[in-house]
Amino acid sequence: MRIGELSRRTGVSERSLRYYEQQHLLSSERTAGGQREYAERAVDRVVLIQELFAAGLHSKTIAKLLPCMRDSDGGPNEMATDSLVVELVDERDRIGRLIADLERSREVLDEVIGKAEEVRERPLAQASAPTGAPG
Amino acid sequence: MRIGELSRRTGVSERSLRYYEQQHLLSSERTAGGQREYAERAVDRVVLIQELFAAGLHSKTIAKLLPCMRDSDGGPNEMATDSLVVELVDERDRIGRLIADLERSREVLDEVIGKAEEVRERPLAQASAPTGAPG
DNA sequence: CTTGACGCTGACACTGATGTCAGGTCCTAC
DNA sequence: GTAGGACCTGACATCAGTGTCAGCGTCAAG
Repeated sequence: MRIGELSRRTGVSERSLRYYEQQHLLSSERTAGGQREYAERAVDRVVLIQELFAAGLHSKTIAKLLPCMRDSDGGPNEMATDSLVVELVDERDRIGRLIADLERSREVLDEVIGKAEEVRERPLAQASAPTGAPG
Repeated sequence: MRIGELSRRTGVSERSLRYYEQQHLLSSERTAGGQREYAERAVDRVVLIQELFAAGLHSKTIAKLLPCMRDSDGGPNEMATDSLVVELVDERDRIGRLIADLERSREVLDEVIGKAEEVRERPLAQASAPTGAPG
């Protein structure tokens, strides 16, 4: 498929897909005229790349990580070097802390949302006048 | 306390603390000479701000959110407006999806890390020659 | 009063993925 | 062969929090 279709199927802009290629995260064949031609598996790969970006990994880290995954691009499935493993362990730990942060933040949001929706249910009364705890 | 101590106790740079004040996320008294003087509760607030930043909220959203929290700064505990609630619900959902992403990314990292550490345990053999599945 | 650590403002730089535009090429349908 | 949509490269802009520096003021200890 060409870049437009890959963009449509993944929801990732063409701009970003070209950027991924420039960063060696994604590869493509070229037609005689120089246009990119992607294999089917590019769809899964782009989704994976997006997830890793969302997790806060940088393109350089992703570029080192991808060849070490099974099924990465049909390529020879490299083994992670010692220093890469150290880096990935750091990232994993960071992600773990980040998840904990996110869960706390979600609770904060839930509290504020819940308190507001509670008021929607009884729109008459003590909303803005905290004259003692309700109930 | 003054800004240096707050920075030390929260691990947040003085630069960032001043920025938070500029964005109305954090308030301080001033000494006669113009230096910032923080109350004890500023520590908790800074930690909370950091968590919300880590969750991807922007300072403007945080600025609207904070006054709606209990114990926000001892202030009058405002109620979230409708449009704010809509925004916060969006954020909460985004955070939920982000957590799912992060968990998948963590699994990816675990797979690569695990595969490499497996090899560390038996450093002699088939590491780079995938001549059939082990075991 | 002096000294040295600490704080102040304002300005500029950076990061890194992405948006956007210009000017040109390719490809398919007619 | 031509119209028009899809694609190409390269360049510059953006966002938002943070780093960093300059030049100056504050404050507590001696």
